[in-house]
Amino acid sequence: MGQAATITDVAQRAGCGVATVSRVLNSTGPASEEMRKKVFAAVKELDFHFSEVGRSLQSSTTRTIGCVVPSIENPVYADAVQGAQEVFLDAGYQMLLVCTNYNAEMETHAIRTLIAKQVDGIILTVGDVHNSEGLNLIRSRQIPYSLMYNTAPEGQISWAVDDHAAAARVADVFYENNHIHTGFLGLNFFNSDRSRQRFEGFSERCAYRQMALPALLEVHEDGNDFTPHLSTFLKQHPKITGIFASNDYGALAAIRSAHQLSIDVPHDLSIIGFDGIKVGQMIEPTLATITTTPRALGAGASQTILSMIDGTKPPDLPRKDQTFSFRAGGSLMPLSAESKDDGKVTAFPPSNDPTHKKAKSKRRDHNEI
Amino acid sequence: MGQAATITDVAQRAGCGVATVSRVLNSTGPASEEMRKKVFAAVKELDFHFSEVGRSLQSSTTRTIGCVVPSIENPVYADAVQGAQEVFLDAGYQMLLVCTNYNAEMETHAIRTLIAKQVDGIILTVGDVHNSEGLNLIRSRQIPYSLMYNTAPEGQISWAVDDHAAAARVADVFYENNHIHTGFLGLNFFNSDRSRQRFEGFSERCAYRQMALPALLEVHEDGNDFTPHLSTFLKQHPKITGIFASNDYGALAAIRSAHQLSIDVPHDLSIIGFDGIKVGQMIEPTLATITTTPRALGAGASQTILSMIDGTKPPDLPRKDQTFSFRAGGSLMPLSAESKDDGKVTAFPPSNDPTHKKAKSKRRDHNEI
DNA sequence: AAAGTAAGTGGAAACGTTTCCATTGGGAGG
DNA sequence: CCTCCCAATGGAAACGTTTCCACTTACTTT
Repeated sequence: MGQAATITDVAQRAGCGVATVSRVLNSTGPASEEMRKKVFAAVKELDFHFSEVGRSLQSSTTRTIGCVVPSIENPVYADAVQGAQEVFLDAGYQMLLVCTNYNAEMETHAIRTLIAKQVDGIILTVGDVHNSEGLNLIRSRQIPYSLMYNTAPEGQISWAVDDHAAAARVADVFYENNHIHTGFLGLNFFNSDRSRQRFEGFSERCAYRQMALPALLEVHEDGNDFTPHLSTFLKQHPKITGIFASNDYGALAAIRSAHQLSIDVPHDLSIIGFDGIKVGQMIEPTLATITTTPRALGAGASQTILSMIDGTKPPDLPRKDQTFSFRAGGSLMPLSAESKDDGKVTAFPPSNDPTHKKAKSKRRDHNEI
Repeated sequence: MGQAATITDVAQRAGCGVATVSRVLNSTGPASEEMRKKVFAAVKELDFHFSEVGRSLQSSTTRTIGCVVPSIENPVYADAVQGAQEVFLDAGYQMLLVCTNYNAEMETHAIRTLIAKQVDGIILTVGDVHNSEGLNLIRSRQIPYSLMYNTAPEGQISWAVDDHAAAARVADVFYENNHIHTGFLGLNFFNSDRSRQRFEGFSERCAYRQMALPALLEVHEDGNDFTPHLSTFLKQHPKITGIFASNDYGALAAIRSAHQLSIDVPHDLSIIGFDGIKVGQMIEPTLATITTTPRALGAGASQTILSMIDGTKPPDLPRKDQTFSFRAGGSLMPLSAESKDDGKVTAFPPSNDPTHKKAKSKRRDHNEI
């Protein structure tokens, strides 16, 4: 009752050698029916369970996978992690999770520990895929790994959204809806890599479409007072009728700020987001956005790992243009075609919606406890 | 280069016994300066790292903690998990994560595996705290554990929001704002436990305040067509001026549905949510809600585990009324005091706010200063 | 009848550590 | 000069498995 029973205890109780117990329990090798019964009885009596540690030492396999992501507060990663976890669990693997908080040092340390723990594989999103100490460690050790959400350097595989193509798609959408003058709202997240890819893809396609080059509005995540930035930005670029935000939170913030500036979305300004978070469809107006499938990416990365481990054929990466899709929403409104030419449709001062004023003032006079 | 170097390799290379290597590397026991140098040199040359598996076997400790939650797609859990993970990482522990998808069978299986892996402790949120096979397993094995988000049965500790008290607080807020006739929107999440607690707490306090008893609107999460339900509900209970949703997503959905029914929030209907998710503040109107501190709960649970492991004094649980707080927001509007008596302020069908109807395109003119 | 086969079984090595214990050598105290 | 002690060191056991190998036994085949 004190310590957990070991295979030796079982053997003793069943009156046989440990080898026999192992064979019986793992169904490997022969055993008489009589012996099998005795062993199973002993197992039940002692409530025996294998020690995975002992097993791991002997088999030099841990049935554990490491997972390194920046943060699961971001639902994109959370979903990916969960998708991955399910696949692993199904295959009988457990998942060791580390969130690095976008910190390179932590990333390296985490990977080092994971290696020491002898994980059988690692799925990860690194900060800088071209310069990651941890990634080098993994590669030099020849541990199966798969990247997620990193644009893959040649020779490496990564389950990621094609940010470049997706952003180009947004440009197309704007074009189709006659928005010629656009802005890009770059959340200067720690993770500037993805954001930049999106800006590039967007700009290039704008150029290709002979639209105006998008104006760039860079913001830092911490800033709650985003409204003045937007105000200034829109004054500097009065022709802008559409804004592409580098992620949905940015889009939401933009909508809210616009609201505060009495700029109506989508009538005065159309907004498109990126990621397709759940709440985008629960608000008014609904958010037009690029939807992605984080779960699928996580699951794909897991399957890749698993197939590397057991030597089977890895799943094909999705075609680049299948890693995302555009979802229409109330935050995007088509402009009339003729507006395309003068690029200027609206009269200012903007709609002075009484609702919002009222709400605001009311809100003020019931300062909460 | 083939296999990873072991301590024996190091010993051989350094020309000493394994015991010496172990002593040097762990700074346990004496060693001559000369020997130390040789050992460190060998370590560097071979790029030696301890195998945690070997260590675990010998020390019967894995420096790994199990974490079992229903799902990290719910940001509440995601935050808690991340908070926990940080504490563990700081203490040199890794975290094995399992999401059970609210599935009891999976829960049991996960816990069983975790035990087999010999984790040093487990933090978990179970489906039914009074009838959890996994929990029994843990207790019978005397493994350190801490619950999260489960209301703790006597004798067990749980880091959880006091749903009952928080919901009562919502009733108070409604009362203070002269909302007497209220409804409760119960997301019949899989997890009905928490939802029910909230309904109870809310109802009881309503009774205590001599408000009308809240009408219950139960919905299933999958339903996207929530609007008709809300419509029917409001027609059945025309006096209702405020709705308490059992979580923020429900509140968001309610706001949206109200919108579609041309019911203005907050003028015609006030809404209060629960959880305090980030987006609640990014939308218009901002969401009045009960905010909680998932990270802190996760971190607390971790610290409890750690102190159980090393025998130090565990951190005190927060006072029940400190596990949440009310956050004001635009979705809640005070009613004038006199309305308290007749309990009905707004005409139904509700005001037909032109804002939402208007197709007019008032446009801004950016040339203005 | 001798030889071969196959099933059933247990002993022991190996996996990579830590740690107990024994051995060595040198310096200090008598 | 002899003891005693202590620092430095290595051998070996132990942790819980799996698996190779060898050993019975009881059959079948020549």
